[in-house]
Amino acid sequence: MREPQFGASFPSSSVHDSLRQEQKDHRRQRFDNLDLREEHSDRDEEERDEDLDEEQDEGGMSKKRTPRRRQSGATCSDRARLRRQEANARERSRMHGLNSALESLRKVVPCYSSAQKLSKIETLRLAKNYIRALSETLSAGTRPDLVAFARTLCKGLSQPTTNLVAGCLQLNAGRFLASPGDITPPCDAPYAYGNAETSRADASKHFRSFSYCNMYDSYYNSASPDSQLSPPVNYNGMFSFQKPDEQTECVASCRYGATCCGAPGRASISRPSAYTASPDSHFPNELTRMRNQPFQTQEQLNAGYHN
DNA sequence: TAGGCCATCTGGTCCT
DNA sequence: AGGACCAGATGGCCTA
Repeated sequence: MREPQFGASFPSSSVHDSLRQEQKDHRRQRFDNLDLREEHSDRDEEERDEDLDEEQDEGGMSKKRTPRRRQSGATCSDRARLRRQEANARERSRMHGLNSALESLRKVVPCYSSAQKLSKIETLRLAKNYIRALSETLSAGTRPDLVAFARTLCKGLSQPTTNLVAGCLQLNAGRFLASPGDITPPCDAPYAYGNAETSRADASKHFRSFSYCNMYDSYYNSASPDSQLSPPVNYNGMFSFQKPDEQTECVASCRYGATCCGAPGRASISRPSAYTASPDSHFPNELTRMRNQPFQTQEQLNAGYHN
C-alpha cells in the first residue's frame, strides 16, 4: 500500500530527519533510563512484599517463607533481573553496533545521503546489487553500459530508491526500467544537463565527470598513470558530478569523495560524505593499476580476495 | 487508519 | 556460567 518512508517526503527531508533524530534521541534516552526505572519498580515491589509479609505476620498467618528462604529467593530474583537488564544492555549495544555498520555500508553504496537515509533493507539490497553490477563489469572486461548497470543496481529496489538511483545516473527510472531498447546507449546519446539537452562535448566543458561515460573517458584517457584524477568508482556514490573547482573542502580533502546529483541548476539531493579514504587504502591503487590492464576474471578476483 | 520502519525487550539456543 | 546471536513480540512514529 504505502511505499517505504525513503523518498516519500523528500522536500521536507531535512526537517523530517531532524525531527526523527530528536525522536530517536528521546527514545534512546527513554530506554537508557529504563533500567533505572525497572530498578525502582523492583524496589517498590520488594517494599510491597515486605508489607504483605508484615500483614501476614500481624494476622497470625504462618510465614510461607522463612527470612532465610525469603532472602535467598529475593537474591535469586534480583540476580535474574540484573542479568536480564545486563543482557538487554548488551543487546542494545549489539544492535547499535549493527546499525553503525549499516550506516557505514550506506556511505559506500551509490547515492548516499545523510539527509535521507535508505532503509536497512534497501541499503542491503542496493549493496548486493552494487557488488553484482561491479562484478559483472569486471567480468565483462569492457566498458559497462550505463543502462544495464543501472538495471542491475535497481533490481528489487523500491520505487523511491529506484528513482533516486536513476536520478544519480541522470536517467529516467520509468524509461530505463521499461525495456532494454528504450534508451540509447549513453555514450552515443545526448547528455541531460539539468533540464536541457546538451552535447557530450558541451557537458564535458562543464564537468570533468559529468556522466558515466565521461568519467570513463576522463579516467582512461588521463595522461599520467599517477594522475590524481578520480576514478569512475568512488567509495561514496559512484559518480562525481562536481566541477573540480567546485569541490567542497570536504570533497577536496577526500580524494575519492563524491556527491551525487549535484548538477548545476539542479539542487543536490545528497551531501558530501564525511568518509575519508585511508591513506593506505588499496582500492585506488588497484584501480590505477588496472587502468592499463585487462580486467581480471571473476574467478581471479575471488581467488585474490580469498588467498 | 493501515502499513512501513525502527528500537527495544525477551526467551531460546549455541558456543566458549 | 555467561556472552553472543537470533527471531518474535511490542509499541511508537510517520506517511499516504
